[in-house]
Amino acid sequence: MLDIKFIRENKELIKQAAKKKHLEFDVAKLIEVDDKRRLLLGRVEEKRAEQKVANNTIVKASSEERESILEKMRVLKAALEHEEEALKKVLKEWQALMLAVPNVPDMSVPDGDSDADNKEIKKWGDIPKFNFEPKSHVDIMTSLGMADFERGVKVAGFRGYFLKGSGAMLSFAVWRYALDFFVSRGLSLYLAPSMVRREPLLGTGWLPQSEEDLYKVQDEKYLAGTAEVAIMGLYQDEVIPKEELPKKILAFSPCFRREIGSHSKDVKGLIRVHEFFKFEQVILCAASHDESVKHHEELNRNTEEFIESLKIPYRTVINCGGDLGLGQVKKYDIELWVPLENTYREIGSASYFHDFQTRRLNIRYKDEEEKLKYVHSLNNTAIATPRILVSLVENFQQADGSIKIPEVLVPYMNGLSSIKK
RNA sequence: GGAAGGGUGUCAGAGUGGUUGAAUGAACCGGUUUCGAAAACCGGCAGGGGCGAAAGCUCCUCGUGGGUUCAAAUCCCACCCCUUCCGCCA
Repeated sequence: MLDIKFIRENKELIKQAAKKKHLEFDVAKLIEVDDKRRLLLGRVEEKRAEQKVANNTIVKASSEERESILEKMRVLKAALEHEEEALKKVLKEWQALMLAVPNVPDMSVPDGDSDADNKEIKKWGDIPKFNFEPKSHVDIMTSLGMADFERGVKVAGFRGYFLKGSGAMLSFAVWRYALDFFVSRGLSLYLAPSMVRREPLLGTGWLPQSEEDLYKVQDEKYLAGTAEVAIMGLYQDEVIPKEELPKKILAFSPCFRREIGSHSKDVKGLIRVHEFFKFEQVILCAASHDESVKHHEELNRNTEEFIESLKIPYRTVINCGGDLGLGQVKKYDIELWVPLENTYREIGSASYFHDFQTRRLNIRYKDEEEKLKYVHSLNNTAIATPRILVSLVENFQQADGSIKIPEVLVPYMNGLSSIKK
């Protein structure tokens, strides 16, 4: 959400933002509705003020005066109710439009339509050359008894999977290593709820836009697709003491995504599943663009260095306008090399939002001048499992069918340095 | 799932239909006093919106949403949340 005043003063900017993000948004319509809203608000307020004055005289009035005032008030009330009804209707339309206003992308965001237009800004590591026929992670993990996809589908349906034996173990090793790695960088550890109410989803911008990609449970609750949602909800409606900023959080949670728009994509294996686990980094910082940029780079670097420590080849791209969400100002994707697909696949996204999310969630702090301001929010994947296993397994496969475990993970695998039959 | 109680400002806590956006404490900020501090005393202290160049005027907000009424923190209904007890459960 953006400030309506800002929108009114920067109509052209918003128009350009929508265009760059390839979103439909009618700024003129919003202004028109806002004009109506202001007009009606004025009228309603006028009548309410009148009513208040009368209320105060009624108390002191004699009984015959009182009767005549009451009569007038009844008329006023009818008129007021009429105006209020109209205002309520306009307000509803206004709110829906306000939720659809796109945030303004940063200057450095390239133009483009989809992820195909994302711009590579960094490449790290050597792509492995195999002197044998490399196998897919599905084949490797199945043959090494690390996963069971057939029974996964039998039990959980489409995109279902079991991790088992050394596959499950590897997953725990990655989690435990990630925990140590990111906590040592000053993030506070949280284990966050996945089942959340509507509010934090609206606040983070997942709703109303992505309703169909969320699983809904009873009682108006949803299964979140990321711990970002719960962590952003942590401080909803709170004023954070400024000395506590920036807040840096590492949160673990199960994640659920319906992947409704990707039915035919990545149907095999661990790339795209409905149910996975993720460590997410979240930062809340003071309301300054420079602060946001600084922490955005930092968050991104954290994950890059984590991947580097695992020695998996990756590249970082800056997402183009068309690949940005409604609220995102700028986003980097880190993509890991997947040998069998002969390409890089996304493992995480680092985004910043300015006050887009915190305005919706009402998360504020008092600045140096004791003025209340909305904090800025950012997030980045720390590590998502089981997707990371795809690159881990395919890149480090050996001629004999075994997998070499990255050095940093060995201690977390009880000293096991390779997975064999 | 059943029963009871409760949700008021940063916090504690009054307030059961009429100048109550809200008594009183505490905290916090400023001042007086002091060599300095404590104590005491004096003053300030909710957020958001609209109009306005500003001063200011005005509206909304006592968990949320509806309703009754000329008038709601106060009455009615629904929902959310908290506490205690019972049941169930890991």
